[in-house]
Amino acid sequence: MSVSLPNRNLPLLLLRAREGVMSQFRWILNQHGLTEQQWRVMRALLENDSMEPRQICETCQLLSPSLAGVLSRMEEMGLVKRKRMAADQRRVLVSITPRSRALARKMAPLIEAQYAELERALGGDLMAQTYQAIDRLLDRLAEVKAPDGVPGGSAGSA
Amino acid sequence: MSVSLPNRNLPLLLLRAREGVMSQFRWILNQHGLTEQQWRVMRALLENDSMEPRQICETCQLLSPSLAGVLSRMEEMGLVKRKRMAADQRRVLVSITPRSRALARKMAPLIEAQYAELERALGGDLMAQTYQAIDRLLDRLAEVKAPDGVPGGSAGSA
DNA sequence: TTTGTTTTGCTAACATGTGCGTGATTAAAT
DNA sequence: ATTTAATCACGCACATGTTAGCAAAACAAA
Repeated sequence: MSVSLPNRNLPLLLLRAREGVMSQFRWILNQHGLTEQQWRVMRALLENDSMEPRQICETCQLLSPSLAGVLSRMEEMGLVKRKRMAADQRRVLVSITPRSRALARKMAPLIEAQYAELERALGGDLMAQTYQAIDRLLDRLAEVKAPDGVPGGSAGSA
Repeated sequence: MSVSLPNRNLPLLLLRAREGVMSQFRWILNQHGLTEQQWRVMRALLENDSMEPRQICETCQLLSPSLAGVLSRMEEMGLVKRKRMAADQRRVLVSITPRSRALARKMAPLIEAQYAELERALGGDLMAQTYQAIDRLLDRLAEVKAPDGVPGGSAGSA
């Protein structure tokens, strides 16, 4: 009557890996009053000054309904601004605020120090091997979902 | 005024990897009326017939308050049973039901087939490399959190 | 222009994640 | 024996994940 499931639970293993790594950083975010998702959005907006919600969803691995709440709260905190685009009234442009930049400048050294600590604990080899494995994995999965030469690239619709 | 964050966002990369893999399996779970968390608990209980909540939390990467709700709903569905332990009235023993086993038997072939499909898409090399990187990562992180000679073991349980 | 379709961001409903705290129970200290 | 601390599962409040669905805006075809 036993059920045969010989394969290891890969999603669970990846979840554990992420949680293990994330737990090294979470205290920094909490200390500055940010959630993981808010930090993800902030970090994305630090690269591209302003983005559309759809872009943020793909980049930050958030679903549209989740992002709506995240952005509302971040707007209340003065971390982002939202304004409708003139050309297309449906679309919205989310932009980062000076307040976000100031907060990020305070956090950046802590984040970088924690990455250094992580690399010290794991070793450079394992660090590189991990990044490489993930990159290849994501590449392959993107190819599977977009078999042809679709210019969409690696758009992983969550 | 730009903020310097040269390191790549490792937790986010791991999250994308997990989502990419999980999306290959989610439809199977949903088709059988299960959530990801319920399936994780079920799969854990398929290995160990009965477990305590704390064990399940660690194994399935769930927080205690989340598990409380998950178990309540699973108990209503007749997928698990909960009973207080006689020796220690604080503790609870969660056990799997025949109904769960029957459901798992129906799902197992689909899950296994999907793993085969995944390996076909990624290739055996990348599959092995990924498992190895995750295993080493988890080992290292476990050592960091338990500096002593705690027999933490090496493998991620199924 | 009108009709029908697609796109976009959003809300609603429910399940889970997260931090904080509580009641019940047990173990340890005095 | 009484007090004190530690443990356990769970409740609460809020934020997010997930699915389904919606209204407005833009677009396409008739």
